[in-house]
Amino acid sequence: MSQTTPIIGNQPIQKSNKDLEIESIDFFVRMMSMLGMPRSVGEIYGLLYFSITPLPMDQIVSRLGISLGSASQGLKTLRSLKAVRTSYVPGDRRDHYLAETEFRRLFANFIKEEIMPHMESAQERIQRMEDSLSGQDEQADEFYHIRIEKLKKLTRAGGRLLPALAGLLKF
Amino acid sequence: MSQTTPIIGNQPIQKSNKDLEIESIDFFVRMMSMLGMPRSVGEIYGLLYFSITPLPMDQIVSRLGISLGSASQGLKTLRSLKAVRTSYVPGDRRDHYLAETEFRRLFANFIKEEIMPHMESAQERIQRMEDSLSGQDEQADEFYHIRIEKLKKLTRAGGRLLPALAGLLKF
DNA sequence: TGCTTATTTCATTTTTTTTTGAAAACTTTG
DNA sequence: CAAAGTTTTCAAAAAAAAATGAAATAAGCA
Repeated sequence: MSQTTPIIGNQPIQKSNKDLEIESIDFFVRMMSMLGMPRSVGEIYGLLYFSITPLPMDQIVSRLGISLGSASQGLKTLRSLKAVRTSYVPGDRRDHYLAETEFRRLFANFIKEEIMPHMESAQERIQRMEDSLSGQDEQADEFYHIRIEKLKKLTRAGGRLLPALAGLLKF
Repeated sequence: MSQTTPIIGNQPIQKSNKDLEIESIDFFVRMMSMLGMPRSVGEIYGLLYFSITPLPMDQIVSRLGISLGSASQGLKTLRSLKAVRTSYVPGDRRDHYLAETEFRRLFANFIKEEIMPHMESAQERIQRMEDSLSGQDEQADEFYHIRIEKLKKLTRAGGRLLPALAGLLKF
């Protein structure tokens, strides 16, 4: 009757400092939401970040109290960001997930996958702006031209600086 | 009967390269939404960015086809980001708005106002994580400790790098 | 191959965010 | 100081984003 150590599923004893876990989830939910990621993605990463053992999806579901669909979708997102990876656990056919904790790499990847594509389409849009200058009013075109140049400099600077940024992160 | 040049409201002829304007609005709607700003904020800034003359709110409303409420709210946001400012127009009691186009300053401000506060509360949360270490299991605490250190390095790096970032933008 | 378990997909529901519009609150000026 | 014009606020509506859960699919095992 006395169950002093929590046993979840059929896993061995799961050492989980509950307070730490809650703080972690809170931390990453906020951080991820700054990056435009949904709550569930932050929750999952926050849980895995302080998990000593890799967790299968159904444990993520039951511990966080989210739906299977959310978990599957969230893990897919995290996989695509290379923020989690699966690890093989002998004798268990479920995938087990592990947080990738090298933030430098994570940021580099995030910038490459999520930001740079936007930069590229921004360049194209600026090009279209230039094409649309009427050439009928010199004064106005001068003004527009200066504004367009500013945008070019902005995107150029962004395109160079952002990829360099991850490298600067010495941690 | 023939009105060859568009007259909007009671303003003098408004030179507006429509295509340019549309591209601009498109551009800034996307850029702003990357930064988590609502559509209307991007629209307003995009309109003002290529406007030769400062625009009063009711023109912003009619040109963009958004509501007064949205415009007022959006301009408030842009003002707080220092992305627009008002300019005095003699003989007109409406406020006229002008886009602030020095992106370096805009980013510096954005980082200071929108990002840094999160960094600070992150530090506090990390402190709470340390406090919550049980001290009952050395092995586990060692693991947790390493993870916590990584978070500290992350927030420290962010706290230093982000403010420096705006300075790096040489444009 | 067939059975069982695990995972993904996706239409529907729920929640959150944004916009609207009309009333309230200011502000200028005649 | 009242009347007209301007801006803000905020409850309600609309739109967008995220979560759910059940059906479909896939994958491991006997």
